Amino acid sequence: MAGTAGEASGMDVKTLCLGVLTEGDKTGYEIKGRFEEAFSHFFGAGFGSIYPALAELSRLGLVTCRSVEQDKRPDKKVYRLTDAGRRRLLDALLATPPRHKVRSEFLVLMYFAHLLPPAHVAAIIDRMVAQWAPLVAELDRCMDGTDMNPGMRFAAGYGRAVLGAALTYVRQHKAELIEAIDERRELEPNALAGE
Amino acid sequence: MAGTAGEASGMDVKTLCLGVLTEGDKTGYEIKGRFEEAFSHFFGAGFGSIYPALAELSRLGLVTCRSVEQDKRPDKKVYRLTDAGRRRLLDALLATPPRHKVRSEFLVLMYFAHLLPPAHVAAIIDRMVAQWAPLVAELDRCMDGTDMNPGMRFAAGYGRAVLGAALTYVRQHKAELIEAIDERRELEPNALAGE
DNA sequence: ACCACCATGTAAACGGTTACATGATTAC
DNA sequence: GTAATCATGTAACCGTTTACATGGTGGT
Repeated sequence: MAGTAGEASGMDVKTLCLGVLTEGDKTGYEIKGRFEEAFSHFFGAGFGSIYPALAELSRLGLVTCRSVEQDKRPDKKVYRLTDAGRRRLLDALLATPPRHKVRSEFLVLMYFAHLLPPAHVAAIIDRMVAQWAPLVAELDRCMDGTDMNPGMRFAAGYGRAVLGAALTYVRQHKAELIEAIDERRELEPNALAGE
Repeated sequence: MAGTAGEASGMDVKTLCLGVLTEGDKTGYEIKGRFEEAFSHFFGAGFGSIYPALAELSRLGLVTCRSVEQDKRPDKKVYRLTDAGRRRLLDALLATPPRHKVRSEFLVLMYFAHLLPPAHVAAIIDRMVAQWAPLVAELDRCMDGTDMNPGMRFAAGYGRAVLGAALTYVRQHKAELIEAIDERRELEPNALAGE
């Protein structure tokens, strides 16, 4: 979005909301669910950004909002894409430069591994492996589904390929790294790095 | 950093600055250079965050700052890690949970590929390939160096492995994606997606 | 002429995360 | 009893990004 028209700019939560609404009408809560299922490995957003985004889209006439009464629950607000919203989504998509950023505290930690106790480094790596392994399995399951459009498939396949490579790399180089920092420790004992 | 002591929290530019200063005294400008060389593929920071971070670290006594006069240039400010800074770095590193986040406008675009003109999608993929290919080459060169500590090597190797997988995947599945969205177009013509 | 490099900083804008606030239902 | 699911929203906080401000050197 950014500004009034769709200039070149970063993808924001508003555009993503318009995007998931092309799949059908949804509540804010359901949109969050889709974000988790479909985007979580390459784009994150919480309620704190989704609800305000939806309110703004409604204000701009890019979505309509219909309240649905429920017994024993607060009212649902079901959002639907308008024609203007569909046009805006397209403009935004066409104007979005394809960035791809990684922000990895994990790799920073690995970069400074020689400053840390080897056992700590080993624990961190194990933790990442434990986190990634089930994700790979999930992406594999996800790609067996027949209800996916080509883009979803491509994005999921990408995630699968990259995560797989990451897992393989980390598993194959863990021992090497730990040994190397162990040796360093003997050569340059660092009083501050004790535990 | 976050707060006074090193609680569990996100890695920030301040910690990274302390980290690169373990490699030797540096100016803000040189730190930016190191960020580009060593971290750019998993952590970004510009002058707008580095200079204020350095000022804050100085205020906290975690680095010292020595001004060096230069002729025909503004004075340099050379920063050096203090013992307190070294300790704080270690605390921060030990307290940092190993997160790994990807934010990819590229994959969002691919996810919604069926809404876009196939030629546009193809162009985006080509652009990513053109961006990644030289980076792989650079990482390969970087890993031939002998002046790297084990952690740098591990991080660079990781980047190389993952980028390689990404490139391979994207190259192998580009045609498949383009064909699939071309077919979709025939089946469900979308007046709004024309170009 | 123009761009890249060296060199440092400030200030506003922007957007996302986190915590707060509320509350019933269902399953373990 | 405790946690997860359903359901919506606000407000403060935090950190990054971007634009602004300045200015000489050296190469094409």
